[in-house]
Amino acid sequence: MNGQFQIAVHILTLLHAQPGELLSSEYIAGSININPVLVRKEISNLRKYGLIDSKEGKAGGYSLGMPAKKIALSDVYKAVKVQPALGQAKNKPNPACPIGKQIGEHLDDLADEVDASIINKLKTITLADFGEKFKY
Amino acid sequence: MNGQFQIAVHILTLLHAQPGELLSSEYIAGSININPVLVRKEISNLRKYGLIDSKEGKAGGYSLGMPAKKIALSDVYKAVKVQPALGQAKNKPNPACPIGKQIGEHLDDLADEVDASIINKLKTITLADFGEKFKY
DNA sequence: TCATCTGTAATTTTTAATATTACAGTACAA
DNA sequence: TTGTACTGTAATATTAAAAATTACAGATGA
Repeated sequence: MNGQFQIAVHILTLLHAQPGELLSSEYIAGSININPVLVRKEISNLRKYGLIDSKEGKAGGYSLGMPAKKIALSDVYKAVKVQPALGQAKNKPNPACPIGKQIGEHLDDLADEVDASIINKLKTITLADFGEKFKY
Repeated sequence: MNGQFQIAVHILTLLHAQPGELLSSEYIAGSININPVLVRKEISNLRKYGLIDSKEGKAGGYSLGMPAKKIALSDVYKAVKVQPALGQAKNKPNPACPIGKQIGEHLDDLADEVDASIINKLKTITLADFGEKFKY
């Protein structure tokens, strides 16, 4: 699997911790310890959902797109999500087998139910809540 | 991510659908459409949890290790789980950054909470329930 | 008009997942 | 007691996905 969700939360947490400032992709990448291009790519996605604002040019950078209290972690999950949490097998079950023929559909339903319960859980936690866990 | 959970459920569903019979890894692999060695490997894991019985030798094969009503999908999830559902980033956040230093712990806590809610959800569904969705 | 940033495409490298090969060990049955 | 058909498992190769890197155009402020 991949660490997109963690990276997204890390970015948002940094922006939340330094309100008013514009942080650069290089600074953010330094804290996460990944490549700056990956940061810009992930932000480019989060921006579509209004979670982050960006400013181009010299002295440009990133800031939160809305108050941290308004950002539920479920919003981040939905913005980032490419695959169901249960994973996704890449095989194509044998359609000549009565089980194989039907199981794809049932597994998908199950994956949807599980994702819904994750979203319900994450709905109860805002970025502000998450940020409060940090001590300085 | 990977398809271990789906594969495990597929195997168990097949065994459940043909009670009394011993199914071979090759037959199972044919339905899932993956390599038989992968089936044997996955079963070798599920067997540790008592979910599957195996018999070696000629006319050997696999069967359920306990009644389908006793197998909750959360048991399968726990048996298969190697990574938290939210994924796992491979970066090591910068310990020189106050956020980077603490975020690993907080993200892990979050991942644990999410996994707990998945397990709660899957606890309510048995293999027997899942098997009932199929029509013949 | 230079320096410093974002935005994004293209490519390479690394890592994880899956498939394959190989073979020892077990059990049944002729 | 020997051949056949399985499981169990290790070792290796292949494929696919994730992440890093390179490169550069466009924006903006000094």
